[in-house]
Amino acid sequence: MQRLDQSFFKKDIQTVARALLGQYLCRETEDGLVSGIIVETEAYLSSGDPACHAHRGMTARNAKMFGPPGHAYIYYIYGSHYCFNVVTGPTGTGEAVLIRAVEPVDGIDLMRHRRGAGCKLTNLTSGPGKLCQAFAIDRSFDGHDLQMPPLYLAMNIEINDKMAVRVTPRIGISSARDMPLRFVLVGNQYLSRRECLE
DNA sequence: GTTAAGATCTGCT
DNA sequence: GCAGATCTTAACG
Repeated sequence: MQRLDQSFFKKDIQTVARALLGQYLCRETEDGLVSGIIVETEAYLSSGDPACHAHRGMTARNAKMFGPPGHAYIYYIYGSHYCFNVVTGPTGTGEAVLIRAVEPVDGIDLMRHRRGAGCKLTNLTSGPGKLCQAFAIDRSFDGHDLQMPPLYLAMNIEINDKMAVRVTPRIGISSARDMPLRFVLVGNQYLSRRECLE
């Protein structure tokens, strides 16, 4: 499988957030391979975006957001969940794309094992905290190069150019609620929430 | 040293 | 649909 290289992530963040839809996220462990198709992303801008962790400058937590593009930025939230971001823009920019949901492809039994046995297919990876649990992603991957196993992004050669994408406001934030920076595959059943209809 | 808020999820009503 | 869990981070004194 062809992995996404660094040039993919150097582009404008909204272009990257849009282009990540339909691509593969892969995770290799001793127990086997887990993979999924990205169906929902959100962009967090380096400037003019008070909801972005980098808005008030670099800190110990968000330092990886200022690192090289194509690397991971992972943080812990609400006492129980990890969130997985892909750093974009040239080194030092301070912006990232949050991966909010994927559609399970490989290793579904393994996902169920991690998320809880009777877990419904549509509930395995339909949210940022859920997909991190299903993919066994934690802070040890903060700053990880996403071209390298055991966690990497790969090109979907069967991707459809006519794939229907919708842009909506972001979810779960209290500032900059009206900025349309969330990208979803229209009608996909693995989104974290049903897309907003007008 | 202390405190308040958070890019969420689950379970209960 | 809504409240509670739970703990790290950052800001403030």
